[in-house]
Amino acid sequence: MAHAHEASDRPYHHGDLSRALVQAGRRILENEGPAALSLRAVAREAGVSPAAPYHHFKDKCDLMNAVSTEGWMELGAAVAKARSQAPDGRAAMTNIGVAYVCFARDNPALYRIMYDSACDRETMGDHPKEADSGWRHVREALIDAGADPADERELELATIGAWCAAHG
Amino acid sequence: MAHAHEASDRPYHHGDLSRALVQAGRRILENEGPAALSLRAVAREAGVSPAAPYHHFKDKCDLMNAVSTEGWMELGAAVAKARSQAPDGRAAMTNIGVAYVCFARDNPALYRIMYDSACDRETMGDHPKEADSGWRHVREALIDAGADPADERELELATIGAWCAAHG
DNA sequence: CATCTATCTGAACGTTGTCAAGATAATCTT
DNA sequence: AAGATTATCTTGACAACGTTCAGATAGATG
Repeated sequence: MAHAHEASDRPYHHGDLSRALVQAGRRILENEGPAALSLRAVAREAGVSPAAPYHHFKDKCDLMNAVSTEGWMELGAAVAKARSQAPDGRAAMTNIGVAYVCFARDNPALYRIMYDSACDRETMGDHPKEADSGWRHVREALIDAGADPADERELELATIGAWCAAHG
Repeated sequence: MAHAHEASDRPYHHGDLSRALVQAGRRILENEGPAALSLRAVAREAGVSPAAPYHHFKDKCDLMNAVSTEGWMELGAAVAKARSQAPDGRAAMTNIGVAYVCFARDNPALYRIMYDSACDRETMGDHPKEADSGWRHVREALIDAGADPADERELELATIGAWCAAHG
């Protein structure tokens, strides 16, 4: 039977939770800030029991990483779009920097989570080889945008400029 | 009575707690990592009840800020020392960068706390005007080291270099 | 001395992350 | 088709956390 999982229906089996949980996480992040982002709050917001997420994520950290990853995807998309809207390489680079800082400005809570999970992933040795680290992800996007390895200086300048603007 | 610790005067009831708490915090930070740094753990390590810290610090956040501040002091001292050991301005700047990255490498847990409390202080509006933000603190040290405002590029390059090296 | 005030303890409340057992639904097997 | 299997969700519990509050204790002050 084509199970109609409307919002009004609350069947025992939620359509696909992992997605809903990440969305709930982002909703909480936007409305109540990073401090309110707890496993239980996410489950509450998604309308499931506090133990439900454990069938889709190993840890609280795992959930946060999922939220974080979505953030990096969107940042990557924004960066790619910014790059595509500039003619030459130089202009693309500054455009990318602007896109980066705009993203961090518009989604401060998300950005904080992104940064935190990247930090935790390297401070602890738990997920050793995931290795996207987000930062490098965007960095590669920058390089892909037309920055030579020789352009490292400008590249880092753009990145740090964005970071400084976002963090004070 | 049990813990006759270091040769220190005990001007008050059970000694000088606020100091002991910060030291305990750093001990935990070094031995068990940032995740283990809880208010209760600090109190436990200092040999007092879980409620004792509240007579010296308003919050958990307040305690963390104290630990963090000590970290910034030491970073500042390391930076100052590195500066004093270099002859001209250019050499001082690179020296400072090295000192910075060394500090972050040698005390990763402390550095994490330092960064976190700086972040929280600006993300939330709670302590709005403390405004040292740590980052700028060191930045001013860099500027004080001999960097003109015109040298901003090099300055930021050094800082971001240190940051990148510390964070991946 | 009595008193006051700062400091510490003990117990409690609400919340969090996490796990073990049982209920329920979708899927696979025959 | 029905029965067995697997994936999903709930209930209930546990320890640990941050925080508060009513008392205990000791140094300072009159």
